[in-house]
Amino acid sequence: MRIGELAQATGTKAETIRYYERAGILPAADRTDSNYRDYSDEHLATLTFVRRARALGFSMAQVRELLALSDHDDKPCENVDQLVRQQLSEVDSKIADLTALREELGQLLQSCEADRIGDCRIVESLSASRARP
Amino acid sequence: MRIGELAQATGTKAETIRYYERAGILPAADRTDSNYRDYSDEHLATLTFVRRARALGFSMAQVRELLALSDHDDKPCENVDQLVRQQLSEVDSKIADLTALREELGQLLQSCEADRIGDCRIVESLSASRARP
DNA sequence: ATGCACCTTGTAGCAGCTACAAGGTCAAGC
DNA sequence: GCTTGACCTTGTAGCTGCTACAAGGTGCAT
Repeated sequence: MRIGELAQATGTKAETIRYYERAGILPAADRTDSNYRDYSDEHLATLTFVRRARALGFSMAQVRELLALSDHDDKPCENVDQLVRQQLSEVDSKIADLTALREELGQLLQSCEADRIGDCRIVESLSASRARP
Repeated sequence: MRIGELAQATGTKAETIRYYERAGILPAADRTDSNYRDYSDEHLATLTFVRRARALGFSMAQVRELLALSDHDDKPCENVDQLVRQQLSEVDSKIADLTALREELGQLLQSCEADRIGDCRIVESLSASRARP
């Protein structure tokens, strides 16, 4: 299949697929006589894997690790497990950060009952007196 | 005060402060005879404001807007209010995304009870069969 | 043969910094 | 007076994960 077809099948832009190849995430495809990339079903499967992992928040480096790990069927899967745990804990701490943020923003909103910016507590509570350019 | 002092006072790297100046976020400072930047208390206040807004997840563009708004004391503060509301809803949707992610990752983890990667459901559920390079 | 959709490469851009390199300045210590 | 070391200056390039060109080649229908 050509790059456009693969792109459509996986919901990825063709440019992103080429980028993955350059980045060593997706193995290079065969070429047709006219130098077009010619992808196999294996490529489709790998790209699906990559996109799903990326959507789950794994970094490119982590995806590379996952790919490398999944190429060794006979190794213990502790490592995969550990990567997932690590990702889970990163997601958890992001959620915690954002929840704290949410709280602060909510309080900011409540603090504004004024009409004019001069009296606005939001600006005030971001910082008392500011430099004017 | 010199850039290092301002950096320490606000928990910002000197390089970041120079970047803010280039980016038009922080007004340029006066210069000493020896061409060192010389910051005022107003700069300190502005930078504090900027860092706090950034920490609350506002983008550089939003910070620019907030700064511009807070320079017009007599305008209605609806706009500030609206920016905060917008940011709040972005944070909310990020939390929702991450929570869904958390759920999926949790299920991934549960699905792995195998010893070998070949039998590991995690790899399997990321994608059935993959291309080998 | 002409149009149009697709493909190729290469390069540059986005956010928001961070990290150099190569050099200038200033205060303290000897 | 001179050196050391911490600071400062500018400029440029790098990071992540794409995305967006530009300039040209290819494939297929009309």
